[in-house]
Amino acid sequence: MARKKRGSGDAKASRKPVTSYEVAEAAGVSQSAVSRTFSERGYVSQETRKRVQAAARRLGFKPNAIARSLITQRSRIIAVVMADLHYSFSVSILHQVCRAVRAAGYQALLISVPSSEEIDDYMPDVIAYRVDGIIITSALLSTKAARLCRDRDIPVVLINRQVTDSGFSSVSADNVFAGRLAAETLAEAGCRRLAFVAGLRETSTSLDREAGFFARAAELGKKRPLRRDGFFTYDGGYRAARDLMRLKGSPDGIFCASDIMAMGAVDALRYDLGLKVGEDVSVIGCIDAAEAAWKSFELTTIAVDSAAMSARAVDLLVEQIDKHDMAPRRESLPVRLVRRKTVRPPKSAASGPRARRGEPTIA
Amino acid sequence: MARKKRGSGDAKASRKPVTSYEVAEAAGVSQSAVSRTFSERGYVSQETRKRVQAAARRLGFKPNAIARSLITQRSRIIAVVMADLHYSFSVSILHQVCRAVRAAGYQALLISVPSSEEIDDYMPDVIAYRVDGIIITSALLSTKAARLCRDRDIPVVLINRQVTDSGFSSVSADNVFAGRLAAETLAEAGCRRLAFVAGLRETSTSLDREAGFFARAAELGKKRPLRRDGFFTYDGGYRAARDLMRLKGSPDGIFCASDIMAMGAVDALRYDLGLKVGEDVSVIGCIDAAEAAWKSFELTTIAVDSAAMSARAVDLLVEQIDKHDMAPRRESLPVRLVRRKTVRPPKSAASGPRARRGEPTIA
DNA sequence: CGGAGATGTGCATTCGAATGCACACGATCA
DNA sequence: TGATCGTGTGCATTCGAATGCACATCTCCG
Repeated sequence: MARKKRGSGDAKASRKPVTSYEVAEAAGVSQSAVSRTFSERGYVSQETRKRVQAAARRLGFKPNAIARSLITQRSRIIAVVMADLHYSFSVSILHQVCRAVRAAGYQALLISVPSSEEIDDYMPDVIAYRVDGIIITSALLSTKAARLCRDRDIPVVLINRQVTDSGFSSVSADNVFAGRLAAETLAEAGCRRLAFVAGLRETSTSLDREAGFFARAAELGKKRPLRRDGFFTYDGGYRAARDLMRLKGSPDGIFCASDIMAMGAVDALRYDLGLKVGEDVSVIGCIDAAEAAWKSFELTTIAVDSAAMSARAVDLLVEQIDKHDMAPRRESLPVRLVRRKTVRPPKSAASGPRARRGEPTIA
Repeated sequence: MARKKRGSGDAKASRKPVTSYEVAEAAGVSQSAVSRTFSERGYVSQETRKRVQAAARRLGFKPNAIARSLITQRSRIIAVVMADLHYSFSVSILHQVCRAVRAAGYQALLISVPSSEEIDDYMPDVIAYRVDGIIITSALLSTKAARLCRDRDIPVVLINRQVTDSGFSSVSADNVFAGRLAAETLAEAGCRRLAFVAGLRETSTSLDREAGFFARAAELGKKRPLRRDGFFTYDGGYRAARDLMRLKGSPDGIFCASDIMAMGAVDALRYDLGLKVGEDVSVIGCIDAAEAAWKSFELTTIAVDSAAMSARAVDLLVEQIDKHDMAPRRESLPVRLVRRKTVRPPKSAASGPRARRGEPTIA
């Protein structure tokens, strides 16, 4: 009836995980030696290490990360906070962040925040698990949550978002330049009247793209572009485009702050209004999501490198976790124009090499 | 120079998190009382509880989940394993799983597995953090990993995947019925020659849809449908459709095992082959992803309820975590046809109420 | 030869919350 | 009156790995 010392008899049926003490006993050393073997700190002789590793393998031992966290005061967990935007671009970011986090020796705790809500309600979880750092993508950091992080000294890096007041690091695309590039591209295509479809009002992503777009438009001598909100959704983009075209002095060049909205806009223009996108009206998106390349759209867009952004964000975060007193940095990554079919080629090249093959335009 | 007792002087600048002992001292009670107040077990008088809560609030105390895990032997963490498919449907599932996990009082540790890799390399992480359970979506569970989970007694629930040998629980759409429904819908639309575009060979999702489709096609007296692999990608679907149409005896009704492939197929048919989808050829997808409703596609599809699937999967998992000796269950959720524009309306209703308004067909 | 330094080992303590146990108090009932 | 039960509290221990310290060795060099 007496509970036999675990690990002796039935090798497989061990219910509870093996501990370092059991490995120590099996290897004929102290628990410290086992710990040193796995944590790779302190001195362990080759001989001992071998014995410990053999015993560990035999028993199926994996150090308990929870116990380790308790004593080291590092959970090696990074909270990844993401709004519940169901776009392929957001998954893309997510997977890449996740991979970078793992590569840096951490785990990703995913916090999904409804896009309508603020992050505040989710902070207790983050704090309870004593995460070593937080990556925030496509979600809002309230000032209250920001103060919490600062008080508790939890490093934060924002992806493609900035909080004006806070001294947090961020990694973004060069959104201002993206806007400038869009304005320039549309102007070169001969567009006379420009329009901007914004995402969500509070996001720096949308705001910066707008600022760049408006500034460059002005520099190029264009009238102040028209403007509609598109809420970063397909439907929002659809409606925005339809509304814009109903104005007197409707635009012939539309820059959307995201590809999804641009696709909505393209569909409104071609199916609702019967216009030829890339001829009657030019549309340019931003991000270069996977869908932008689909034959149905062949969307001209300003490409953002999600992999680079994710990797850089995790790098920055880990650096801040390591040296705690680092000054926050704001980095921005280059963007580039991807020419496809929704913007007329530049006038100068109208009969040049660019207009060669008679590929079908989107109708 | 002596380190002053923390928490007395500067309230805000506390670097290290507050512990239950500090709260106990501040409230003039023992650490046990603090623990009982927060774990909501054992006896605590109203009076004490109030005092503890007040002190906790004052000091900004949150119980350390890591320390708690160590003693309770429950991490309250669920690993969510997902292949890196960058589709809106996968985010959708992910967010919903995440929400359900949180609602059940757990946290989600996200494990992103490249779709080409097996889960094996990621098991050590899962084991190290002593997760209480695993949810696997759109990823493969190798037999080795399966054995690991069984040995360590870690409950697993698969979403939309099944591992034939393993005794693990799973929650899927009724994929066989989805296939049957697709066959029926195409037959009713008057299609003579059917074809199936599969996803990935190893996935039960694709296999079951295929089985149902072929079975029902046979019952309806159709010739054995043609078949191509589409790898669950847009490009795969595009190529599959193009290839299928080049065959002698090309199909006029195509069922794709996912919407993304169906969209690829639609684009190949209309742009590459110049066919009218919904007239010359009918296409039906599966899942009802957000993009399926876009004007550019208006894809007829078999809808799968991702929210229900996610919620059910988490329910099942939590149940298994609570009572450990539960028999594995395999559940399947109903699917339903969403008629849009890529399948001709049933012949019987050709001049009936369904063919009313002259809305544009996809060209 | 003797001391400095590098290397290797184990003991005992630590991290922070949970909990079994002993104990104290008050109410209830025989 | 005293036995019993329901509450409420604190002490001491526990979870599992990391680590400071004391204590070996062993090597090297003056």
